[in-house]
Amino acid sequence: MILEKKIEREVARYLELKCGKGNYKELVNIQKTRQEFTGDMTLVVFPLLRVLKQKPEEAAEGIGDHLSGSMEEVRSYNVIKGFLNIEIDPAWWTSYLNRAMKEDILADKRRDSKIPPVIVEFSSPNTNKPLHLGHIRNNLLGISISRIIEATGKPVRKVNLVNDRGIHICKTMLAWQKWGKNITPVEAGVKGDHFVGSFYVMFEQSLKKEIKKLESEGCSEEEAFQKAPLMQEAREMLRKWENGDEETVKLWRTMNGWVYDGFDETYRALGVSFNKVYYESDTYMTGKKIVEEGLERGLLIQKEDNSVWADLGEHSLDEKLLLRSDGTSVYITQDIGTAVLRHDDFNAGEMLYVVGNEQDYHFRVLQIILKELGYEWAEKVKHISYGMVELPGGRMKSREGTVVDADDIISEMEETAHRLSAELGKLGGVPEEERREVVKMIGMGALKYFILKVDPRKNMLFNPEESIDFNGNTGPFIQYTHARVCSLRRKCRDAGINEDDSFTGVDMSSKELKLLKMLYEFPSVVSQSAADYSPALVANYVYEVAKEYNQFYHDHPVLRESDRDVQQFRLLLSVYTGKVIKKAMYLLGAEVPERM
RNA sequence: GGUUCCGUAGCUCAGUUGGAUAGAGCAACAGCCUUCUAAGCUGUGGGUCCCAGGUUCGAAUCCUGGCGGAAUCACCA
Repeated sequence: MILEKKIEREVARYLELKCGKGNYKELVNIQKTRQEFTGDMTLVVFPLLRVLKQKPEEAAEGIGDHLSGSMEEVRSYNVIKGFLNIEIDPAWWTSYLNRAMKEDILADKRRDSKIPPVIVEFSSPNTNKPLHLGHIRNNLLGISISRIIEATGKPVRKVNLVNDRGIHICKTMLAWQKWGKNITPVEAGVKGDHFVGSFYVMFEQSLKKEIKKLESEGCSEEEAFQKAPLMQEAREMLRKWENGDEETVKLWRTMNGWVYDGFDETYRALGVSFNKVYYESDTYMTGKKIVEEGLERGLLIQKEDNSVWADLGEHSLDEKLLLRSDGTSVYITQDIGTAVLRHDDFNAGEMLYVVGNEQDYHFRVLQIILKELGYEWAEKVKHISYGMVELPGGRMKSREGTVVDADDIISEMEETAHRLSAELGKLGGVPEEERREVVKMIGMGALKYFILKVDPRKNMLFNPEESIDFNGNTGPFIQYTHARVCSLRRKCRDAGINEDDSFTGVDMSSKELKLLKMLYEFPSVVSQSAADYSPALVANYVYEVAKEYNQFYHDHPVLRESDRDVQQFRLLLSVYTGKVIKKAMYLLGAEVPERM
């Protein structure tokens, strides 16, 4: 049982003794004691005054007396204003470290196979252009949230829903037919997704010219868009595709294949993988049936032109179109279908969608409609909404060429890592293969940490002019700290100090105690992070740990320490710090090197 | 215009269900490597927590109203 809970329970017991039965737990507020005061945990007594009917100091004294009498962990206490600062017996902390080393406290909570799995959808790319920095945020959040939830003991399934059909795909196909000269990405020496993406750009540019020309001939913008030959051809191609035209489908397969080859490479670099990949081309019809059934059951309304709508008036929202007048489905119809499909596929406990906050409204509506249609699990659908990645000039705009390409930024990070490593004279005697791996790890660590340390809900800024840092509050700083621990462990092993031994009777410095207390908090940081769907909590925590360790490292030698117990304590404290860092970074989807 | 989200140091960001004197990094300046990795450590300066009210023992945090920014409100996805 964690210590806070124990104190909480004990305080509640005290209140019952003094004031009779009641539910006091909610009034008990325990937090870390602030740096400036003596103590480890602090009870805020103000909320208790109403039941205790005492002055703050008096009440605090009473509780303090009770705690130090009834809990052997409590060594003493002091009262300042309405705050009861509780001092925990240092021996309790040191024994925690011995225990943590033996019991593998950091292992994931045991997974109960009876718990229905949490389905996390993320990535969900379109197959008409390569991934950019916004997708990177999405993918990193997806991985990290999955791992964090898994660490709390729930089974997790990662799924991807690929948008592999539609007018935008037809545009790239058409452009390639017209101007591609039958060339393949391999022949062109271009990564598949970029290759296909360039045809999308080509299409849009040519279309723009056509529209301009039509406009100069007196067409309205809308008219011009409808009449442009390229648009008409693209629509014709979509019709062919939907009718299963062999040649069209074949081209579609080929070009999507090129894109997937490209995506795979990017995914591999980012460490992204899925338990199941859905393709919209397989699922886009499933929503239609559900909507038609809903209409029959009178849950939806049909207008004179045959279009089908959901009336969300009750929720003070407008009506929402679900089927066009020609009977075809729209985006949200497909999402209704895939939600049902997914729920049935996995018997899902929760269904999380990592999708940008530009779709907040969409998911609100989706959940309401699912509820209206009678799916009692609609409550389990959760939109994990995250903010946009902005550039100094605002949003990334593909039209203005300000998109930060995912592959570019990945290779830039690796190059920077490589350059810095060389400049600092690191990895001297390390074999070439490990060296390359470490450099990659550091580049990716920098990128991942940079993105995940920001609260997901907030928009974040990326300035391409200033490259991502490798000093200070960064991934490499945390990785470096881990490498330091590893180096120390190697030296200790060579000196014959055994990590499996425990220690007794150590008089900790305040720095050592602070670090140890911080490590103790790790599991509750993870649960909080899972509850909030926020990897940023883990990221900021592990940074604090690394910083604290470096301070400890600076003036607490291990090898040169003569007291055997102190030496053993410091080594174990280091080893455990290393474990916490490694695990926390894993939860962020990042790796840590043993040397750098 | 309606709805939702955001506003904290020059810049990028923390700030756990309301708790004690609001913190980091970067940038600037000044120090520390014959001593377990200097991608490190130490120090200095830097604030109207957007503004105004309200709730209470106590507000960066909750409520109301402004101001500023973003997203969204399609028979697009």
